[in-house]
Amino acid sequence: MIISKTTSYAIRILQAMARNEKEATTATILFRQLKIKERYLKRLMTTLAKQGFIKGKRGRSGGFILARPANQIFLSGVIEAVEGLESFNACILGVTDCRLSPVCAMHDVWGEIRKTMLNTSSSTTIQDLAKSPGNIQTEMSNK
Amino acid sequence: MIISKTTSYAIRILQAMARNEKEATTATILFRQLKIKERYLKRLMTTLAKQGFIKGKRGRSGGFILARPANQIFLSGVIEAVEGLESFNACILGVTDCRLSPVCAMHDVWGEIRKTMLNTSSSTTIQDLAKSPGNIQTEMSNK
DNA sequence: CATAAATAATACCTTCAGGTATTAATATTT
DNA sequence: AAATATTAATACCTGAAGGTATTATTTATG
Ligand code: FES
Ligand code: FES
Repeated sequence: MIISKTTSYAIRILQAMARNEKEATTATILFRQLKIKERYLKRLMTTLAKQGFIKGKRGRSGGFILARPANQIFLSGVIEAVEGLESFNACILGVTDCRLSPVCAMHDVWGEIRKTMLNTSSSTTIQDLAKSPGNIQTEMSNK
Repeated sequence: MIISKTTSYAIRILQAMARNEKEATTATILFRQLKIKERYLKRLMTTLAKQGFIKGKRGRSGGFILARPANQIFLSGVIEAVEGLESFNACILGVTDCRLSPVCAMHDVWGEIRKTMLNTSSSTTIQDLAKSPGNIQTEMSNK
């Protein structure tokens, strides 16, 4: 995958929460919707809370709610918080920052791809995803 | 990284070999040129031999030579042999084959990116890379 | 207050890509 | 034939991402 499995989970979680913004939800409810391993999902929720994307409230009738409006959460922000943006700067042949040393035949086309990914992820918000139809419940592989 | 470190190594090895096609080379010489951990490089050479990209000859004055002309080795082939092409079919949100279920706001732009990567890698040969200037000797990170 | 239902924190386990070590097989040179 | 230089095969080690288990903390409600 281009982004890590965990980042993908994070985005899917936020997307689901954005679908009924304002309404708090629980990890268990999200688990039922998203089919992400429950324990791992819970741990990831904590991470997202620490990173300031959501707010957790403990205790009976507790749950999670978006900390910011969904249209202010950009994909690039989520990716950066969970795994960093390094992938987007790496050359397809492994040059750490190929802008400084364009040494492969993929460089031009690759530069375009990279630019597109960066532009898209920093202009697409969680709300955009939430508005798009369909629910992602598929099991995923790591490839 | 988009492709795995190992795949990237493989492409770099083949590129180096293509620069003096017809001339056999040894793992040690390639190690000096590419700065890939020697033992790992040797093991990878064996893999590439098994996959039919290069031919190894044992014994004193042995070495490796390309099994096919460099202009007949496509990047897509190398990627497929070393790590598979799954990444190119995966949705950015982890849907295994998003052509069947386009469920995210990235779908359109992501489809374009994927198409470009696939087209480019299956029309670019090792010879194309070999002709491009510069040598890749950078240490790489995995991100 | 006691209980239940939720998040929070922490430590541990598992898997796999990447990397290392060792030994075997093969071919050339002397 | 012995020594040497190479690839081939195999098994093992390591670190990080993904996943699991356990316990602590907080809050609402009977
Ligand atoms: S040097 Fe390879 S993509 Fe830039
Ligand atoms: S469904 Fe996400 S890119 Fe196709």
